[in-house]
Amino acid sequence: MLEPAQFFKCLSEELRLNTVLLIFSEGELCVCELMAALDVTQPKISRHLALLRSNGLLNDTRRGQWVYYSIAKNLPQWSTSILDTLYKSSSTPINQFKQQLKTMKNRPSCC
Amino acid sequence: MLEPAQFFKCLSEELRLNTVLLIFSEGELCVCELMAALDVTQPKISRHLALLRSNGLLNDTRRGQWVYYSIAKNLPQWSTSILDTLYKSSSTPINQFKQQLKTMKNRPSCC
DNA sequence: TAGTAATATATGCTTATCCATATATACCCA
DNA sequence: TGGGTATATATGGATAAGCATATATTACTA
Repeated sequence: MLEPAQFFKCLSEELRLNTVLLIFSEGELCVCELMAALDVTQPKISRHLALLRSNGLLNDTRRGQWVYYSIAKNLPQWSTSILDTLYKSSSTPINQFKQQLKTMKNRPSCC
Repeated sequence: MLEPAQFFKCLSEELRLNTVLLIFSEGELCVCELMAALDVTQPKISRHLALLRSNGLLNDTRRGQWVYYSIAKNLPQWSTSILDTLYKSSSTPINQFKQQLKTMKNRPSCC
């Protein structure tokens, strides 16, 4: 079970916060999309994704070459409510990252 | 201005989370009340209160011998909304601490 | 009234632990 | 094999805890 303090620790790092909000907004993203949208190296985002996964915030699915991450289904209500509040508050540069994602070349527009 | 990631970092430590929620619920508490309610040593709570104050989550006021802490007035709306969500969710042992506070001897029931 | 003790709170300092990053390497699948 | 992703290791920096001590205010007492 996800504890509030643990949840906050996951979101206390800017890259992780932006990652979670971006996935919250887009539904599902693979590692290379996150790299492009957030402009970070692969090992760096991978580490943070692993942490978010092991803490139960994210799910991962492999489809062929790509691993897709999405918000975990069984998150407690208070936590999704917090993500929603934050997303709607426009207090993060989330839209900038969504823009950046749109300009990505060779996006694996699979499925 | 309080950034979301910074706010989450403040709440990522259990004692700090409980401290903020307890003050959020009670309105105003002095250091010795927090020590009694949360069962921690004085330097420990003092350190965390200093951090919460310096990050703009809490205000402090001295009244005689006692220093009272309260939620900062000018917090952004999203942050108080998050505290409210969490408080109402019963996902923290906050009521236990409120009980403990009630049993405190020689509570400085000033004013 | 001065001086001292007691209470409430904050802060240096030290140590140990945790965490993020970078680099290199390994794994997996088309 | 090559592209996409994960992980091992080392390192530097942040952070928390404990202890001792400093500061501030009130209470006591002679």
